[in-house]
Amino acid sequence: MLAINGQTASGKTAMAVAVARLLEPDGIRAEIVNADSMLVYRGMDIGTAKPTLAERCGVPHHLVDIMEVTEGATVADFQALARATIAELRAAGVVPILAGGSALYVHAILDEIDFPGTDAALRARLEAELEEIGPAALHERLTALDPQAAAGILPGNARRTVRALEVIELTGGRYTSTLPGWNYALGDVLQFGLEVPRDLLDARIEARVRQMWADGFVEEVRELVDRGLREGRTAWRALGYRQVLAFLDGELTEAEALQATIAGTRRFSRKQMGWFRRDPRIVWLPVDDDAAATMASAVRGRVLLGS
RNA sequence: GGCCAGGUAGCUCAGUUGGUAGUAGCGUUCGCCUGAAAAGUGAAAGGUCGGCGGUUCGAGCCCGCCCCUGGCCA
Repeated sequence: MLAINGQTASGKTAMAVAVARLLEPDGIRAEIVNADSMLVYRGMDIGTAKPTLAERCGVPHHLVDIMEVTEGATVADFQALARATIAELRAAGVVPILAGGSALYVHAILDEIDFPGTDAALRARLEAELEEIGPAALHERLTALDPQAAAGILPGNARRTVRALEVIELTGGRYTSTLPGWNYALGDVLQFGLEVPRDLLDARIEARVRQMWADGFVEEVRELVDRGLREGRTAWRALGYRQVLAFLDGELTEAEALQATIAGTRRFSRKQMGWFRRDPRIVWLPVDDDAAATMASAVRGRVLLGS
């Protein structure tokens, strides 16, 4: 399979479609598996830069529009869904193209990561306790139960502390507070990264956010509020959506919300880059016409070798 | 040309009675990250305080001249 990684606004989506189309004449079918945490929500279109049907050029996209904004996608769910989809495609002789910028999702799909279970009631209880006694006290409890795990989590990080306590209570065992390394769980993976110079990327981010506003982003958020956007756990925190909600609540002016979205997206792109840069298996390509051709021929090579 | 207000970190600014500058915000860089990840969290770097001279044991703070910016009046 082919994995295309890169920062937001780097052109992953268009690139994935281009590669699939280049493979078509050779009789190689390729379909896209989304690895972008926010593209899964129905109705979140403008603000997530979700590819339109026209932009998809007839290439099927999987794991897009599979949830309501009131639901919450999680890494573990996504890992299972994506792996099942990839297996199905492969069984049908289709080359999956994993495209997306959610680094943890990509990591969880491609590599060996096992997620211990979860329990809604237990978690609710821990979160209530967090409200009551604060993160530091909770972290102290974790230190008593599992010093090693606690050492890997900073006291101010309430979220990770709660999760660690949840896993410990649930499994009776320990919690691993470090992320596993780069070990493919799936065979036959080709990973490419799209490289875009920083100032160009920044300019593209700004242009894209402004275009979102011009395309009716604020209206989209208003409609999603009616569909329960605020009730969800994850969707409303998406970049841009959160800022528009702040505008609708009167906490920001519309201009401030737009600026905050641009700045936040820039920050996010840096964060993504930090993550992908650490993955030594990614082959970096500048974004141009040759990139799609390079990836397509890499796929052909694998296919011809029969692997 | 005259008057007023300013020139301090990449940007916006703090800086109390003169004692070799700020836990500042944003930005930048770097790190952590296992069921919220477009999320969460930690750290670091960065300033010849517009220039020159003076007063002083000591000046971002006081004095003089000059340069620059904005505003008002001519």
